[in-house]
Amino acid sequence: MGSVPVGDSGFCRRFPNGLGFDFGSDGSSSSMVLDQERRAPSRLGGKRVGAGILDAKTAMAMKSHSEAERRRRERINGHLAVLRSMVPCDDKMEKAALLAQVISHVKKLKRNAAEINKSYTVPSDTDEVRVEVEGDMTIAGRLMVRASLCCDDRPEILADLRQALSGLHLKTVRAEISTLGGRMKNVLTMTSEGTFSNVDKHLFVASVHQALNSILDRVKSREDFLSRASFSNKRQRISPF
Amino acid sequence: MGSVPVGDSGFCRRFPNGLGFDFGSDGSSSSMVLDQERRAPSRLGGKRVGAGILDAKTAMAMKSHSEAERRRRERINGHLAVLRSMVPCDDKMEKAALLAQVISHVKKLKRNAAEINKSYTVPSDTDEVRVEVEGDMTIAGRLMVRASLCCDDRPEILADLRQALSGLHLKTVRAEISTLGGRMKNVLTMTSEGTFSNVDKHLFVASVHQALNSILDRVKSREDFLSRASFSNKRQRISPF
DNA sequence: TTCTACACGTGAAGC
DNA sequence: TGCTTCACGTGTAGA
Repeated sequence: MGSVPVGDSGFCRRFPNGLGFDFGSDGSSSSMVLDQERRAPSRLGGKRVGAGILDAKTAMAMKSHSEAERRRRERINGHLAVLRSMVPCDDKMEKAALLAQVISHVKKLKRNAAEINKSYTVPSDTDEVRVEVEGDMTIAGRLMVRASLCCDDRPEILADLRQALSGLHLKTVRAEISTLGGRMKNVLTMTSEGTFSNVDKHLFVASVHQALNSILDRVKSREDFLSRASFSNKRQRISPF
Repeated sequence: MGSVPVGDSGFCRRFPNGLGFDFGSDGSSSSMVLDQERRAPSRLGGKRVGAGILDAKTAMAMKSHSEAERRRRERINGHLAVLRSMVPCDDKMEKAALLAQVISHVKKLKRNAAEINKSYTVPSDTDEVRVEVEGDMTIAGRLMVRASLCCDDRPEILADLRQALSGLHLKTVRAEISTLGGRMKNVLTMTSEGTFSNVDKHLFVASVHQALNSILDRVKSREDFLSRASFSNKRQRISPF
């Protein structure tokens, strides 16, 4: 991959004196270039002069042009080299494949970030129960479920959750509890102990949903009770911490 | 940005008949090309034939060559277009700047992922207490602290934590609890209620560290006690869920 | 005008 | 051998 500059291409085709750009000393050295130009006239504007002498100024312009282009290439390839070191890929991977790899890597990172953020949410002001199956497929015959409950912060909710979920044969792999300003959000990641068919899956999700909703209802009614009895401020913060 | 192909460059310099590649019908149409070739002989090997007729096979090879190169460019630019739509950038941003933007974007995503993973860790098999100040600076005069405790899973640890931290005037903004295979990991994000100088900060971190370590010690000694008394398996899972 | 960024066709090199 | 990749210098359009 890659080739070192070895002469013949580009300038050396057009300026075959092999010396680069020492125009101005001897105009005759570019007579062949002139002949070539006569056959296929350049449209670069004023590149030719009447007697067949290539304009020195134009030559310098072309030199700086090609050098600018070289710098541009180095800039782009430099960035590509950095990307090559940042994504998991072979050192000899070609440019297009490298870019494809970068694309898939960025997509993966974004997917992970979105996945994490789903459970990282700070409790909101609206009560909410959400239950979803983790991934589209059951992994190793087991069901992975993420359930979240957002409601007013009550210390007894942990026990309520435990009780509500106890009949569902779930193993809690991960629990996340956020409290803020008298609100709380619980996010539970759980696996089933048995295997599920697709039909069972939906029934199961529904039953988890119902279990969490019953807790939410209890929190609401208790809140109403407390509110009616004027026992405490609705927004009082009661956190386990 | 960009220019449409308009003739004069490349093939049309070498094959200025303006008709593309209908060689074979009339060899004389490429006599000028031959002259050009004589001045700067190609090294592509076998491109010339004795009488000055450009080999038709070579012409086809060059045609397929330039077309392959065009396809390659389209592939690369296609990937660049995808990246342009994935990172926050102007539509008219040049290639090098786009790649620079991609680099910084990937770095940002990786940094976020690493930051999240610090607290997302699944409980490990080694006991650990970690306390660190969130960010280098105190925000709005307050101290944000992240403390984590990884140890054997005991249901009473939540109460222990609450008690241990009660004297430190901390408000728990976020609590995360993971249990797996009889181990548990607590990650607490807390803010101080007062303001801190740099010196106080370190003292404060040390006291949080000490508080968590005392809990860890208690878990360990209780474990030893249970172990000595043969009450239960050391790895028995006792989870609040 | 000059300066840039782009697409192009090309020679070389690797397989 | 033919096919692919890369770097190169160049023509052209826009600022």
